[in-house]
Amino acid sequence: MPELPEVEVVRRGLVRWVVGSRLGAVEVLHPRPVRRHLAGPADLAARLQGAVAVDAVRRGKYLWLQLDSDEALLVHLGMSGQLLVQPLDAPAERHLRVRVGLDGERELRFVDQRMFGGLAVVPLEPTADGLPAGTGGAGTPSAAALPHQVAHIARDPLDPYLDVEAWQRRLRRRRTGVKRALLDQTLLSGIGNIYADEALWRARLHYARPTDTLTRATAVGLLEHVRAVLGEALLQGGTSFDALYVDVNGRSGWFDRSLAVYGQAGRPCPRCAALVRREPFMNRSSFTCPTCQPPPRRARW
DNA sequence: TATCTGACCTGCGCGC
DNA sequence: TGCGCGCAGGTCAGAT
Repeated sequence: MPELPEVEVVRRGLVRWVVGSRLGAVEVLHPRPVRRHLAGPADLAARLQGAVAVDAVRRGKYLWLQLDSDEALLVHLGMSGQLLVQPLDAPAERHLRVRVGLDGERELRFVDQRMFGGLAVVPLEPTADGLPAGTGGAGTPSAAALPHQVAHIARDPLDPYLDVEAWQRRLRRRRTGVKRALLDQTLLSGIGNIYADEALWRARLHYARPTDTLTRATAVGLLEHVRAVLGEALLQGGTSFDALYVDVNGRSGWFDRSLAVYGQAGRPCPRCAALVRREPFMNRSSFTCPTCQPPPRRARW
C-alpha cells in the first residue's frame, strides 16, 4: 500500500520522466478517480492540456505536479493507485482510469484497482508559515505554496521543516493510543498501517499505549524509529506485497522482505523469537510481538 | 473541540 | 464449480 516511501519513489519518477513535459490530450475512463475535481472531467482535461509540468512535490502521501499555469495536478494514490509513464501504444492496463498525453510521445497513466485514490486540478496557495510546502525536485525543498486540500496535512517525518518539539508536545497532549496518533495525518503525515507497526516494534511500544503517558524522550525516540524505517524502505524502493504498488516504470519495491512484524503473524519475532500476533485494530490489523511490546496496564485503543 | 466509527471500493483467498 | 463472506486500508463525513 502506498505510504510515504512508496509515494516518494513515484514522485522521484515523475521528476525524472514527467517534469519538463507538456501535457497533451486527457482521457477520463472512469468518473470516480476525478470525483474531487468538482467542475468535472471536461474541465480537468481543459486545465491540463497544454500546461507544462515544472515540479513534482510531495507532502506525506499527497503528491502534486506543479504546472506553469500556477495550478497543480493533485494526486492521492489511495490504496491501489499507480502513476505510470508508458509509450502511447502500450496496451491499456486492466484498471486504467485516466490517461494524459506527454509531449505527444508518451502517456502518464493513472491506474487504480480499488479507486480510493484520485486526481484534481487545483490552485496553489502560499503556505501558512511561509516555508517550503514539502519535498520537491531532487529531494530539495519545494516552493512555499500548496493546494488548500493539503493545508490540513501535517509535515512528514522526512521533512526538514518538521518542528519536532511542537510535534512531541501535541502528541503527548492527545488522549488516544500511540498508533492511532501515528496514523493521524494532521499530527504527522506519511505513516500508514505498515510503517506504524514497524516503527512501534522498533521502539518496543504497544499500539494501545496512551500518548499522554509517553515521556518526551520516548516520543522523540519513536520519531527516530519512524524516520529510520521510512528511510530504509525508501532505499529499497518501498514495500510491495503484490502488483498494487509499483514505481512509474512498473517496478516493485523490496522492503516487504525486511518487515519485522507487519504481515508476520505466527512467525518468530526477529528480536526475541516470540510468535508475532495479529489483532484487530480500527477495522484493520495490528501486528505486535507479545514479548517486546506488552500491552500497557492502561490502554487506549 | 477532540476523538471515534463506518462507508467507500475491488479482487483474492477461504470455507462450504 | 460456484457462491458468500472476510479481509486488505487511506480518507473523510458524521456521530459521540
